[in-house]
Amino acid sequence: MHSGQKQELASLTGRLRRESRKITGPRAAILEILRHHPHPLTNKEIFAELPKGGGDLATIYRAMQLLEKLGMVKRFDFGDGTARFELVGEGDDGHHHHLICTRCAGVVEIAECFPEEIERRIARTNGYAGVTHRLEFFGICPDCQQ
Amino acid sequence: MHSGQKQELASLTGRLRRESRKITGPRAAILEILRHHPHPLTNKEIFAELPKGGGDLATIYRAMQLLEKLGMVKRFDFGDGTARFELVGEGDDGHHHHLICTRCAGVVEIAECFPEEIERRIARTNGYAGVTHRLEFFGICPDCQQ
DNA sequence: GCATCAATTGCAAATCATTCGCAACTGAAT
DNA sequence: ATTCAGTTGCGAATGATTTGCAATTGATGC
Ligand SMILES: [Mn+2]
Ligand SMILES: [Mn+2]
Ligand SMILES: [Zn+2]
Ligand SMILES: [Zn+2]
Repeated sequence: MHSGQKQELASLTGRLRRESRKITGPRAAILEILRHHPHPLTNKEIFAELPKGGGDLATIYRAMQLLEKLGMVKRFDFGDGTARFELVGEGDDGHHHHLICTRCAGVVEIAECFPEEIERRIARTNGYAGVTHRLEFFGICPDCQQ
Repeated sequence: MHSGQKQELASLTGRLRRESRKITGPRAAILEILRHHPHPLTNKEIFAELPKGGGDLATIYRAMQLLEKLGMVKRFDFGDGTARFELVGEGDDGHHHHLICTRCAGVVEIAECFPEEIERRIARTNGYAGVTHRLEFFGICPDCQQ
């Protein structure tokens, strides 16, 4: 999550229960992993963190699809052809951005967002409704600058 | 291109020649197609516009890779897992953004950019060098709003 | 606890975009 | 016309993601 404090596992499983979804071993393990990671994770990374025999990669793909549909995780696209997911706080929509090192792939959470008034102007000028944006920053992190 | 006026084919082929690259049938056809399209095209779309027998899909992939390396096209990512390419004017770096309709996939070229001073602050705050951004807007176009 | 059943999983096969190997081909320069 | 590095076509790999399906398992109610 972006906001800082980790979510209670109970709050997470509660959200699943409310949708008459089962709290299965793989799902609990996935949520536990996400809860402990501050930056977006790929499905493969989640898979690697899973205890051996803790689940199949396809199960993770299906779990992330479900969690995204329920608004419990947010999908991010760093432009490398691999989806990444981050836990979203209850009530939050998870919208935020990242600064990614193009050398080491290090990630920094960014609080800034695209200015609302400019986005509103873009929407109005073109007659578009429900406008949002996808935005990520790229650069070289301090360590990689030598 | 974003700036408006179409590029001369001669200017494009000249850039290839300077790099001791051949002006082949497929490449000329691809450049011609890109020259006549104001918005980013997928390789498959370019392929479809090619005269029958005018080239192989793999050739287009290779051509776009080359053109991108030479800075003649800019790659865009609309988040649907398919790369899109747009011709870049000489001397231009092609950096700009789009507003995409999530219903009909219609595209509008956007002149606005993420405010420089905020980006500089983000870079400085985190000690990152050479920071840029990838930004696209999404919404529902006038037609798709019913 | 135990039966019941829809939801879920594991595994393999299928999809899709993109890349690659390689022999045949062709611009461009001589 | 000759020559050869750069290109192409085609099919086979790759890598991420999805899907079919039979076997498994939470959650609910006895
Ligand atoms: Mn984040
Ligand atoms: Mn454009
Ligand atoms: Zn934002
Ligand atoms: Zn910009």
